[in-house]
Amino acid sequence: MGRPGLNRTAVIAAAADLADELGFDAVTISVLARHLGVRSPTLYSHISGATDLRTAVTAYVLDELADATSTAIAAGEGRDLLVAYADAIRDFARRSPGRYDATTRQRVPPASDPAAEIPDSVAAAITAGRRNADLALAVVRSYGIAQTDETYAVRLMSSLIHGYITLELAGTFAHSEPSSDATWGEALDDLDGSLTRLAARAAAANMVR
Amino acid sequence: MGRPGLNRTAVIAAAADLADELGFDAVTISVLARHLGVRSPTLYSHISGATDLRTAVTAYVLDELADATSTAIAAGEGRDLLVAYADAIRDFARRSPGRYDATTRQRVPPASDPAAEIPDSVAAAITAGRRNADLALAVVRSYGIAQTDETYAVRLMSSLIHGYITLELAGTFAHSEPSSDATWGEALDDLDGSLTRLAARAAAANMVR
DNA sequence: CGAATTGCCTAACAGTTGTAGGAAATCTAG
DNA sequence: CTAGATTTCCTACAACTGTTAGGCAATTCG
Repeated sequence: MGRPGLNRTAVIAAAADLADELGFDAVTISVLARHLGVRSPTLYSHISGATDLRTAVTAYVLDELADATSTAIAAGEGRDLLVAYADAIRDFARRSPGRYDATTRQRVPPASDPAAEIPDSVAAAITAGRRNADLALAVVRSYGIAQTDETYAVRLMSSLIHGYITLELAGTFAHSEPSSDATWGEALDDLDGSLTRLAARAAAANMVR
Repeated sequence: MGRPGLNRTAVIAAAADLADELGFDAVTISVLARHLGVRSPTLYSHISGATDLRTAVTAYVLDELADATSTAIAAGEGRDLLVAYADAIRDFARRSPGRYDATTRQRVPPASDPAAEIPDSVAAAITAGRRNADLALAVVRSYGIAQTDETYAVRLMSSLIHGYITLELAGTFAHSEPSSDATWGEALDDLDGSLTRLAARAAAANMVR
């Protein structure tokens, strides 16, 4: 089976680590090659270029994130589930800012030509993205929200969590009181309130029926 | 006063336009120079390098954004003000995605050495950032929220608005019903509810006093 | 008109991306 | 154990980006 050495997964994992260390943008082919003790053309045996590398890192990291959240939310429902889910994402982002950055720097493929080839890394990112979306949906469903409101609930929850974490990570909350931890808890309380009200709406509609 | 031609502002404005056209990351010195019909070393008369260019674009765009929101919220208070403010930001982001990207790609200067020189562009970005923060605070204050809760309210509002716009711009909401416009309106309703409840808390506290 | 000012240029170098082709290391079949 | 296939990694090279240095030319002001 040929000579052993690097493989695609090892390269991508190293790139993810490097992103946490230096920032996602600083992960270039040549920096990564130096870091792996290898010449840069070598990496082209494992990845097809810089774009492919970045997309592959995004997919890899989205899977790690889904692993983290799905572990955290294994038990519980409603408020407990929401807090566990949101905390898992926030912890992930603070422990691995470069990885978290990678999850955000992805645009949806621009409605490509039907015949266009979809690279493996893009397909993997789409799949991993859907996995995360399904987890968010599971959190919302545990509140018992009506199907009509599910999409809205997911968007509300995701927007708030992602927005808060992004701003926190950018340092926006570092220069004023109260602590970011305190307002994070409050924000989750408010979000829990909104989701609970949506669920109540669903229950009321059921009564009428 | 010498020969007329480009000046720093013109270069930065062109870079902002280019960001909307090609994406913020695609705005490189050489691309910008070509776009301006000039050789790349020429730009070094106006900017001090690629980092300076990006930071300057961020500052420039943060000022444009503050102009847009402050115009929109000139009149009104409470819910009307919130909607006008949030819509102004969202419209800005959708009309100028590259510019909006520029506002987010900025990290706070890493607690630099007290003696470290602060480049003009960084100082400008900080000032413009504060201008936007003050506008957000004005929206919150119009609800009559207690001073203790102001910071939390600003963080909640900013997180939701920024998070929603970021995800929408990334195309996350493009593949499911209902329309993003519909859920945006709902999200602002919920946010208005949260801010209103915070204001009620302030009013109650006043009664007790 | 002369001089100062300023804008833009060419030349050149370092670093990065990406391609092409070859040499060495390892695994597997006989 | 040997031969072949496979795969890794390398050197060499071309194109492009960022950046510095130094010089020519256009414009404005006295």
